[in-house]
Amino acid sequence: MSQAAELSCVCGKNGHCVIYNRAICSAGTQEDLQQLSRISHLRSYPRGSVIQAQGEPCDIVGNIVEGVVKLSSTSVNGDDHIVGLLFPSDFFGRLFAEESRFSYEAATDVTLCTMSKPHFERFLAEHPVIEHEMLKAKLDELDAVREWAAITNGHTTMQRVATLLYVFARRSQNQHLRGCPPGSNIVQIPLSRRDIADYLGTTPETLSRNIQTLARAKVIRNISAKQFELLNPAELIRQSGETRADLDRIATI
Amino acid sequence: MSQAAELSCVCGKNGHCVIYNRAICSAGTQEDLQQLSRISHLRSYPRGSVIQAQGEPCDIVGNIVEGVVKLSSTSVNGDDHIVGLLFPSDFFGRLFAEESRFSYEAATDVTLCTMSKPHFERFLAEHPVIEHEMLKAKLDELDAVREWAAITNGHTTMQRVATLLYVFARRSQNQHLRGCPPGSNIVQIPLSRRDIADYLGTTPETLSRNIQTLARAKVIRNISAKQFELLNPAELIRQSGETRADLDRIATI
DNA sequence: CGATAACTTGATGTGACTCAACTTAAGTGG
DNA sequence: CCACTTAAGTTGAGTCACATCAAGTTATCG
Repeated sequence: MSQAAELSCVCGKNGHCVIYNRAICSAGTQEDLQQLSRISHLRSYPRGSVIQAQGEPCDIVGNIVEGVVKLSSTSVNGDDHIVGLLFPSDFFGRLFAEESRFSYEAATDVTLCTMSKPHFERFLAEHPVIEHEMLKAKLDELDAVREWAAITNGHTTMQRVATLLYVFARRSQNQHLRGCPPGSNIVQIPLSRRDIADYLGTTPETLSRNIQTLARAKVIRNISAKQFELLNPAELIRQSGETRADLDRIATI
Repeated sequence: MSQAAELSCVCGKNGHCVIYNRAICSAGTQEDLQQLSRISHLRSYPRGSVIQAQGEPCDIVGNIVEGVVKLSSTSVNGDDHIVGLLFPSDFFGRLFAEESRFSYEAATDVTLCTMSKPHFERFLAEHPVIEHEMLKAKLDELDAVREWAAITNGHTTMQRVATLLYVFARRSQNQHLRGCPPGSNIVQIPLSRRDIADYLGTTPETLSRNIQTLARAKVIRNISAKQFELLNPAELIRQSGETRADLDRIATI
């Protein structure tokens, strides 16, 4: 929060905004977007910083431009669980509520397109078409969260690890992430072991064991701690316990 | 589906509709509601019937009037996980999508206020105020699903069982469910052990053991398989691993 | 290059799943 | 209305995946 650099946002149909074609903004007219760009600002947060603390009044909302934001819930006993990960073009923040039930934290260095919540709420009230897009996006998100809940609940740790690896691989193939030539089977997982473990509902130790087991079985290859090569995608799918179709659907949500 | 009886819906500000003050309809004007009542029908489904199958085209949406509907995902290996429970006044159905990712099944005998999905979608497009209420409701639902995901993931089975019992008790206290004098600590859980287990992400056997352990410790008393008395709510809260405030918040979502 | 954090590997205990038998409740038809 | 059948729930014994605690190894950063 303290370290946040502030620039004026470059959104708009002129194509400057890097996430324009994927974010909800895309439903608006040229004029709507100009209005949006007046109330939005680009902000950078270093890895580990808290964008919005759990239970605190929430004043800002917006879209992720670059990096990964984790949405987590910390319980009384201190251990926290990651209930969602937000990627570029995803919307963050809790609209129409006094405070956020979850904390938003920068899992990597992130750049956000931020807006004041009251401003954006007023904008939505005046632009039902965009509010409609927001509703559709939230319905998709609801499906995705439930789907992920079903996965983390009924499956073994190895199945969850395999699912995560495959889904991240598919996503980076689709989105041509930096440093990943399309077609290659290189996966970037820009999260710490602890974050991945919290997301999968396990511990760093168990996670590490599973990753190493996959590596020993030549299913994946550890390039670095956060970078893997998929040597045997078919086996990874088998290990996930899901059908290929299901995995691909999850990857596109 | 086959057994569904059909009546005309009694919604409207005349107060006939039993869930009127809690369902999204309440945001509409008298005229809006008359329009809604023209496109809606009361329908009854016997326990166990499938209202909407997973992956099938979804044509109907609406509100639960009476009973409990389970929202579940069945995986390839056959075991299914309940990702949500819907109670009276809750909205069911998947708007703005060709097919539903989950199945809607009657966990008890249910009565639904149903509408054709295309009709209701058209209605929403013409009534931004109601669509706005729908968005707010879905944002709350999203928080609730994530909250529940955090609970089922980081906690022991006993903690989940205690949480469920306490939350259901609070809900029935709030809603004056049939047969529950307000102030009494009687809980109705209108679900089979299997359904509860699927919802909590465990097995009927483990669930049963935990219930019996709580009964032996005089924390609860088994009146029947689906009816309990809370003898020691404070201990139940302790067993849940949550704070009282958190539990109460969950109960009101 | 030293200090600190992140990750991996090992040993051990246990919560919960599985398989199986038993008990109770709920239907069903004579 | 009661024997009969079938489903639902409970209890028991055995096993295993995973968490925990602890030590070692590899990154990361000032």
